Amino acid sequence: MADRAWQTVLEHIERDLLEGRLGAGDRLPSERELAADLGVGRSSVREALRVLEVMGLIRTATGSGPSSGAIVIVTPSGGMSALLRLQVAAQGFPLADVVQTRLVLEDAVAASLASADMRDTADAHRILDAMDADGLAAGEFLALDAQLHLALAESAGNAVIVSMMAGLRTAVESYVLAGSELIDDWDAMADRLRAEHRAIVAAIDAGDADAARTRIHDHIAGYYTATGLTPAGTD
Amino acid sequence: MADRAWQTVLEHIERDLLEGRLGAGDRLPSERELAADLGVGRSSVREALRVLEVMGLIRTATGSGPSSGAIVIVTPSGGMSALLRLQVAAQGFPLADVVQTRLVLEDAVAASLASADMRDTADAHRILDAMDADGLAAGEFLALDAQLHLALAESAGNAVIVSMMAGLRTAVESYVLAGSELIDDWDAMADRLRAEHRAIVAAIDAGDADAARTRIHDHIAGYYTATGLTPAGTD
DNA sequence: GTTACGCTGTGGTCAGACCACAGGAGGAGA
DNA sequence: TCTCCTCCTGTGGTCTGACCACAGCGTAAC
Repeated sequence: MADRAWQTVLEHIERDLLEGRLGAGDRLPSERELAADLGVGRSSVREALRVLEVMGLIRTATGSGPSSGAIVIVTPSGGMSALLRLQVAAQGFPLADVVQTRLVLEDAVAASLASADMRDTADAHRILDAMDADGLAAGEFLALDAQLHLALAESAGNAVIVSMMAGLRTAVESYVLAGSELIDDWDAMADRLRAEHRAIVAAIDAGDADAARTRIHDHIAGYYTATGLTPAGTD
Repeated sequence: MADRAWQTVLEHIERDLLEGRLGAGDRLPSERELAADLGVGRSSVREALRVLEVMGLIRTATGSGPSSGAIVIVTPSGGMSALLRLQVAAQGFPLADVVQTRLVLEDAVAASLASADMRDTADAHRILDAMDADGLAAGEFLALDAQLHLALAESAGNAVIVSMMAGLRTAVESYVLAGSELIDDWDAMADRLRAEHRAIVAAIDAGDADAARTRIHDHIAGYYTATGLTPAGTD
């Protein structure tokens, strides 16, 4: 009886996922049915489902019909974001480590994208153009910035890296926003960031992995240093 | 009232963490007290606590006294492992992406460790010696292997990367173990891995970042290819 | 002084009761 | 026959109350 009741439920569902009895789009049995099948109370079932929901594995909906109930989805970024955000809040993850990890992942994305046989930077170019709009507030600009980096990661095609980057970004979001307010001349910074973005994407399009890696590294490190989020010299 | 009751609880605790009212080692109020304070039912409080527990932010204990109740801890690896394992099970994370991400992180760890001013590879050497023991089963050997890689990551000092590597490792653990049984001559493979490990640590000790990066990359990629876990050519 | 008992508060669990909601079935009307 | 409306059903969301096992602490008995 080492297992607590909710763990029984979690393991049962995990096994179903692992062995293919459950997959994306499938509906889980109702909470009452699961409880009866597994011999636990409904509240224990709910605790397990809550965990799965926060981890981005299911979504729940009230009502009846095919789209109600608990349905298996796969949105890893949500769970990763929640996890990283909470750990940063609890100071299990120092901010500097988060930033450094982001650097590692971004470097790898840029390099792998630049040296890939096929690459599609159409999304990136679209976002680049959107960032040229006048009168963008810092928050809007930074949101587009996040989209750009995420779009590049998605082009690289690694789902794990995409969610990790999304999660890392979410975890430091409030700090980044706060940092942007410390910048004296935001318009000048925005222009600088725009130019750096263009240079990065150009290096990727040209297939120059080393340049892409260096440029994105300096781009991110430069911004964090400018906002004082990290002491100089991480990595 | 978009918030569901358990989200209210989660946000309340997250805010307490963020603003320093809660920190590692502190005790949360009892479930009944939290429920009364926030005006929700105890079951909703429990759902929120369950999430925090799985994410590695709290541990709970029955009984009375100072060590009972819900206590803030910080064990990010546990939560990361659970998240990655579940996502892999649900096929949100292709195995190849997990492996490739591990490569990216290990490369960065090796390079940063080799170029660090101070580095302590004593733990790594201890594990290396332990791996020389005769008659190790594949499972035991691989457990030590995991410890070695984790020890290196810890020496590099980035908590985020440590948990991510631990999580990635956990997520593919069963596959790695299954893969080891497909190897014809396990003893020969173990010898090869031992030699590669020694070479990696030697490069790190020598401060040769490029060599360390290359060697660890080939080491991991080679093993995964040998066990057929990934098609050749990732990264 | 030492030991043993019981009280208290904790999480863990279950059962039952509502509620709001969404969809489908079936009847009433055109 | 077709359309619209109503009611019923099953879903998750929540709360309440009730137990249980457990660990600590005070207190009474020795």
